Amino acid sequence: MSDLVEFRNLKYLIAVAEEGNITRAAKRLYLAQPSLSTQMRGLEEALQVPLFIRDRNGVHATPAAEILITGGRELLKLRDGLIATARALHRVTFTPMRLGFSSFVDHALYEMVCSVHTSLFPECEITSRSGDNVELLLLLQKGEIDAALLALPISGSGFKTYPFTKSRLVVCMKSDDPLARLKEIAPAQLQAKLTIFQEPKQHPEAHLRLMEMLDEVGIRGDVASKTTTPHNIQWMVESGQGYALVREGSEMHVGLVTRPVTGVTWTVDSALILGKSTSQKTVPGLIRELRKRLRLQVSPSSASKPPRSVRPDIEDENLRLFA
Amino acid sequence: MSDLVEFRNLKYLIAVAEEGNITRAAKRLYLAQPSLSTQMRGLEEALQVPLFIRDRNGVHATPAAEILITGGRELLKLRDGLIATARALHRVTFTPMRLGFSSFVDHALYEMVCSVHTSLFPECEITSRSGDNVELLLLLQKGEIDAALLALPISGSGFKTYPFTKSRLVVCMKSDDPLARLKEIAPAQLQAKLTIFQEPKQHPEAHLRLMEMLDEVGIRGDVASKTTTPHNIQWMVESGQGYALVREGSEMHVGLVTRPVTGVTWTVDSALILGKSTSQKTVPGLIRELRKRLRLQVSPSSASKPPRSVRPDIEDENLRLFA
DNA sequence: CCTGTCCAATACTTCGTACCTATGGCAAAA
DNA sequence: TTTTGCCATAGGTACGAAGTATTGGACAGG
Repeated sequence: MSDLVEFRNLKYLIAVAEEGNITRAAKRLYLAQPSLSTQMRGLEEALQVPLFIRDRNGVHATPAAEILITGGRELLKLRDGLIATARALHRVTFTPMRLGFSSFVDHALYEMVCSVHTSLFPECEITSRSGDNVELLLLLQKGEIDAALLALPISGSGFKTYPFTKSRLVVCMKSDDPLARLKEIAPAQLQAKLTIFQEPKQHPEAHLRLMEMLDEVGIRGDVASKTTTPHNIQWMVESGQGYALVREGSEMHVGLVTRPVTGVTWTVDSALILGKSTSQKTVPGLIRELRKRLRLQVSPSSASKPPRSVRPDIEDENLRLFA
Repeated sequence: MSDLVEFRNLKYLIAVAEEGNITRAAKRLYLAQPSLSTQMRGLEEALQVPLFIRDRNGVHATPAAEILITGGRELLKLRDGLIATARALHRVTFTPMRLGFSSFVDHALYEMVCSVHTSLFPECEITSRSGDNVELLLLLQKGEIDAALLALPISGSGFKTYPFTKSRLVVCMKSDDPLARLKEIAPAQLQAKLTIFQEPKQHPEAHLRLMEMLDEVGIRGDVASKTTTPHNIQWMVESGQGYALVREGSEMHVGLVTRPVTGVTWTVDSALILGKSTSQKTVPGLIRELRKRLRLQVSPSSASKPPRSVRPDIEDENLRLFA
C-alpha cells in the first residue's frame, strides 16, 4: 500500500508545494510539466487523498498534503544522513575527479559540469586541467585524466563521447566596423578579412573541418593570425587585424560585436569524453545526471559527426542550468 | 545522488539481510531471485559500498549495511505513519469491499484474496456474498457487489476478468471402490458411473462446456444427481450414487479418494471479475498486488477461453501464498 | 470583443529499468 | 560422481515514468 509512495514522489510533492506552480516545479526538477502533473495526480490517486487545490494561477497544498510535505522533508533529510553515515563507515574515499577542458568549449559549460559534480559528490574534489584538444586526448589515453570537455570532432577512436551543446559560430568584429551596421553578414563580405584563428595545432581536425566549411561558401581561409585563447582572439580583433569566428553568446570585450553569417549554420559541438578505463567511480553518476538535465545521448566512440548542419536553436536555457 | 536509493531498495535490503539468503528473501518479496540479486548489486554499485559478504550458504550484511538496515527500518516505519496520518486527516473512509464468490472456486483462493486485501487496506471491511455464478453476475451487473470470484467461462461481456488459478479436475470415488486401486482412471471406465454434478443452473456455460468435454472422450454425461455445494457432492459419492468430478487438491471426506483421468487435462479456471463501474477505491490496489503475487494477466472482458487444454502444473505454491 | 498569456490536463509515444526465464558456476553434502 | 542449494550472468519483456504535442479554461490588455 504505502509502497506506492517513494522518495521520488515526496521530492516532487515538496517541489510543487514550494513553487505553488507545477510548471515552475517541473523546471526545477528538470522535468516536463505534464510528467509532473501526472505524477501528482497519480499520488492523489494512490493515497486517495486530494493534495492540491488547483486554481487559475497554480496549485495550493491541502492540509493533508502539508503533513506529507513536512514529514517528507524530514524523511528526505534522514535518508541523506543515513547514506552519508553508511558511506563514512566504509571509508568511501573518492579519488579526485580529474577533469580536463579545452579552450574550445564554453566556460559556462565547464562550470556547469563542475557544479553538478560537486552537488552530487560534495566530498569529491575536482582537479582541473586545461589544455588544447591534442594534449587532453593524450592525457585521456594515458589515463592521467578521467574525463575531458572537448570540441568535436576528435581523432582516435575508442573514446566514449557524450556530445552536448552545439554553439553557433558568429563573426566577431569591432563595433565601429562598417559591416557592424548590418544585422547579418553575407559570406562574400568576409572574403580576405577572416584571418584570425585559434592555433590549428591545438585541434587539427576541427581546423581542417572549419577550412572545408569556409571553402564550401567560397571563402579562402587565410590564417594570418593564430592565437591560443578566446581572449587573445578578441584582442586581436580589437587591434584591427581582421575578423574572427567566435561562439555565439560568448562574453565580448567592449567595442566588439558579433554578427551571424547568412545562409550557413556553422556550429562548434562540445562533448564530454571519457577516459578509456577510468577508475573514477563518480563518472557514471555524473553522466547520469548530465543526461537528465541536458537530454543528451551517447554516441559510442565513433568520431564522425561533422561540426555543423544541425539547427542550433540556442535555447539560452543551457546557460541557466547550473543553479 | 541519494536519489538512487528509494524505499523499495531499503525494503529489499532489509529482507535480504533478515533472511540471510537472497533466494528466500526473493520468495518473501514475491520476486524472482535474479531480480533481487541484481537489485542488491545495483545498490552496492550506487552507494559504492559493499553491503554483503557472499559465501556458499547465503549472504551476510556488512557493518555499513547494518546501518542502512536499522535506519531503513526506521524510515519505512515513518513513511507508513506519515501516510496514515495524512490519510486520517482527510477522513478517507472506505466503503466496504463487497466481494462475491461462487462455490465453484477454491475456498483457499477466496481466503487469499481477502487476506491480501486486508493487509493492503486494514481499515477497509470486506462484506462477502456467496452464491452461484448466475446470481453473482447479476449482482455485479447491478453494481451490488464490487468484484466476484467466479469460474470461467462467464456469459455476458463487458466484465473485466482477471483469470488466475487453473485447477485440474479429478474423479472422486469411495476408497473401497474397485477403481480406487488404480493410479489413473481411463475415460471409458467412467462410462455411466459419472453421474453426480453441481446443479447446472448454477453455471449453465460451465456445465455445457463440461458436457462437451465428456463427449469428446466418449462419455455421456448422465446427470443423475444434482447438488449445490462441493460438500454435498462428497456426501452423494459417499452414499454410493456414482462418481463425481472435483478440483484436484480439495479437501476430501475420509473414505473418499480422487484419481486423475488418463489422457485428458480438464481444468476449472477461476477468475476475479470486476463490476462494470465500481466506486470501490481499493480495487486497483488489490488487482495490482494480486497480479504481482500470482503473475496473472488481464483478459479484457472477452468471455471465450475454454476451460481446459492448459498444462495445470499445480505448483502448490498457490495455496501457500497467503501468509 | 477578440487575442495573447499563463496555467493545468489530456492524448499519445518513447525509453529506461525492474522484472521475468533460462542457464551457468561453485561449493558442500550425499 | 551426482545432487543440492546457493548466487551470478545473459537476454528478453513489459510496465511506468519520462517525453512531445495539443487542448481548455481563466483572466488581462488592446
